[in-house]
Amino acid sequence: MGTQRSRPVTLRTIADQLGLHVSTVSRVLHAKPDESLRAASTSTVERIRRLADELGYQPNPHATSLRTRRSNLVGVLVPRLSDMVLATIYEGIEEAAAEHGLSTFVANTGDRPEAQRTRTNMVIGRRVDGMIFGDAYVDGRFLDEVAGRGIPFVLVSRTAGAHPSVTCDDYLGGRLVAEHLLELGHRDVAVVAGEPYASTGIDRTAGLVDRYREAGLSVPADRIAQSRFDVSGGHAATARLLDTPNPPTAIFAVNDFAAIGAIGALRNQGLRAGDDVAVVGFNDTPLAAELPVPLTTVRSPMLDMGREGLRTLVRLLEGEAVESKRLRPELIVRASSVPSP
Amino acid sequence: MGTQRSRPVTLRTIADQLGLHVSTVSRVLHAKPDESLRAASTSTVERIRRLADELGYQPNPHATSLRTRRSNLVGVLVPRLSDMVLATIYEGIEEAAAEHGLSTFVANTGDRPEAQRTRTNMVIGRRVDGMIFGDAYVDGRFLDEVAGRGIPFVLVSRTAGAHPSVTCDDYLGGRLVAEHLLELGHRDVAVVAGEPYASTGIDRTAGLVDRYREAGLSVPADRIAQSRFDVSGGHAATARLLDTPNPPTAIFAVNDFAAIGAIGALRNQGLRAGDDVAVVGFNDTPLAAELPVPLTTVRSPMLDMGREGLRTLVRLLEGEAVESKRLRPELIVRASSVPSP
DNA sequence: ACGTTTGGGCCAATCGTTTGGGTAGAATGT
DNA sequence: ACATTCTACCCAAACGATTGGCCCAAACGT
Repeated sequence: MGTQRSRPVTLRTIADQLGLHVSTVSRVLHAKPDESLRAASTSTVERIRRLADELGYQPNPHATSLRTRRSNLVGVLVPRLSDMVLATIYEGIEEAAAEHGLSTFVANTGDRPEAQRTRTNMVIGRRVDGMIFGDAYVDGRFLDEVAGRGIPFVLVSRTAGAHPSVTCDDYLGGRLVAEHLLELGHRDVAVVAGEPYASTGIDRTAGLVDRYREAGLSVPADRIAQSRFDVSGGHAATARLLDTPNPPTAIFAVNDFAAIGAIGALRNQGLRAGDDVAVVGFNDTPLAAELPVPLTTVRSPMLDMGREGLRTLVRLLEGEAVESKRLRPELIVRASSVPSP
Repeated sequence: MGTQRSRPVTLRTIADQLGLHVSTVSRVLHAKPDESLRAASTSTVERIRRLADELGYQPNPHATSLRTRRSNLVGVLVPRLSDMVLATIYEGIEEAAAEHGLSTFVANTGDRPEAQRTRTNMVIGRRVDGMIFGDAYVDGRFLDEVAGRGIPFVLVSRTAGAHPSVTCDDYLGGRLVAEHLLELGHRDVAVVAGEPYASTGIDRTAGLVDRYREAGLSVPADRIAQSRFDVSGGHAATARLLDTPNPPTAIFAVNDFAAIGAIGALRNQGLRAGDDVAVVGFNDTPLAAELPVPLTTVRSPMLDMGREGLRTLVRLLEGEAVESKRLRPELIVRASSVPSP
């Protein structure tokens, strides 16, 4: 009941049934409360409203979009949704989008430039009103191009050039880690640094390195290993870092998953995280607290990042000037970060 | 270059520029190679094609959908995208969708019935051609309703009633775990069983219990704890299971994340997974192998499940009769499953 | 020589909404 | 009493693409 199975109900269905013109019905159903009053008499408004939801009328979005040139669609590009960090950010985006009456297309690009290109085109082909990129390359070249095509967009998670973004204050996060490790007496720290094109890894690393330098300690280049952001990436990078006569006493992985990979690599060397070597991650994913040795990490507001990213895009679409925002990270100390021997 | 920034290029742009009628252009650009030959002369076809991609023509999907009543959109509902399992399944869906020229809307429902309802309506309101549910309740009541509204859909991950689905053979998976644990001499096993409304947990548990029964061993009700599918759910359930004078010698968690939670709970009791208690998970997420004690688990073909789910939906949309499919699981033995003392 | 086919396109309706203009009649102002 | 202003609507033109017909001229068949 309610929703007829056979013929979709349109404005015309309602108009005909009530002996009115579709435009009248449209105005009543569409306009804000104040305006609908001037569109028809109170009783007509009432009749239209009643019939509309009796029939379960739902406006056809394709017709609306065609006419208004607004799709209420936003495209979202992420490296991988199976990365819990991005998935959580996306959840925030999607939540906020729903609140704004927007729907989202999301696509994985695997951080591959040609996929970014084809998926962006596909999404633009769908006539989205705007886009959110969670997979920005720090050089921002591709994004400049997109901007040149007049597509409004916002970045989340990673920054690039001067494009508006909503991120965690990754640099500060790195500094927090450095301070913590310095307090614990670690003078020899290594970094599983993530991909060289992602601002997240870059900034987190820079924060740590800078703070160490301020403390008079340098982190040499061979203590910094670039890595993928997933478990096996962290594993591989750590294995490389450990392939040296005197291993570091602490490892900072710029991502919890990479940290888990690091723990695996340590294990393979007969070392125990949180016992022989301090390990610190980033993001405070729900796993961190539950690992056999609970992981010290930096909590980043992933859900908020998504929500705020979407809101920023909405403001952008409304023509407002927007600016980038950095959300505050928080150090969460757990058992994996032990004092230096 | 290529894409004009100002006015969107439509069929009309091309037609006018070439002195042709839009219908001619439409036929040439739209039809399959064989048909386009009868639509215009070879040279005209050539001219149209050239101009089209010189101008970077992209058909307006809203116009097309409005006219054809086909949106090439599919809606996907999942409990949570931040669950790596569902995220990976979705990646499969999205990949396959792209190959078929389809786009997807995905929404989280958190397994909450009212969210399932509102999100389904929202998605249907977007005029999707079909849907994929990854969050089916085993009773299938809501899905019967959706079916009654004439929306074609396919389930992934979980089954429900007789609705077409693509799942892992969870029952078999449970049996494989049972066989493994029996071989290791475990006579007293507990199950972190997942939510009571999800066929995954139900079937995996049933597989194990049945196999144990066949071996002449029963798994009493107080050894089976319902749980959420995430880390903290597994933790809580395991804590309950351990709150007994004689703890089990093995724990089967129907999900790797729940297994990680179980490991955390064991740790809190001073027990070590893979040392004092055998722990087995399910899904073989990338983390499983990297844990300090690598996790024995059952590999489920998550990506394929998504891909096959989408393909099944496509067949359904083409009017073919489809049937449910169970993909084969594989036991992956690692260090966390030790013999019974 | 004349009817038929075919090649190559054009015409126009249609999908469902939105929106800038009417307009007829009633109410109001002076 | 007559001009003006509301009220409560209706009209029709878009938005872009698709598609069943239709049509003209050239080619073909016999």
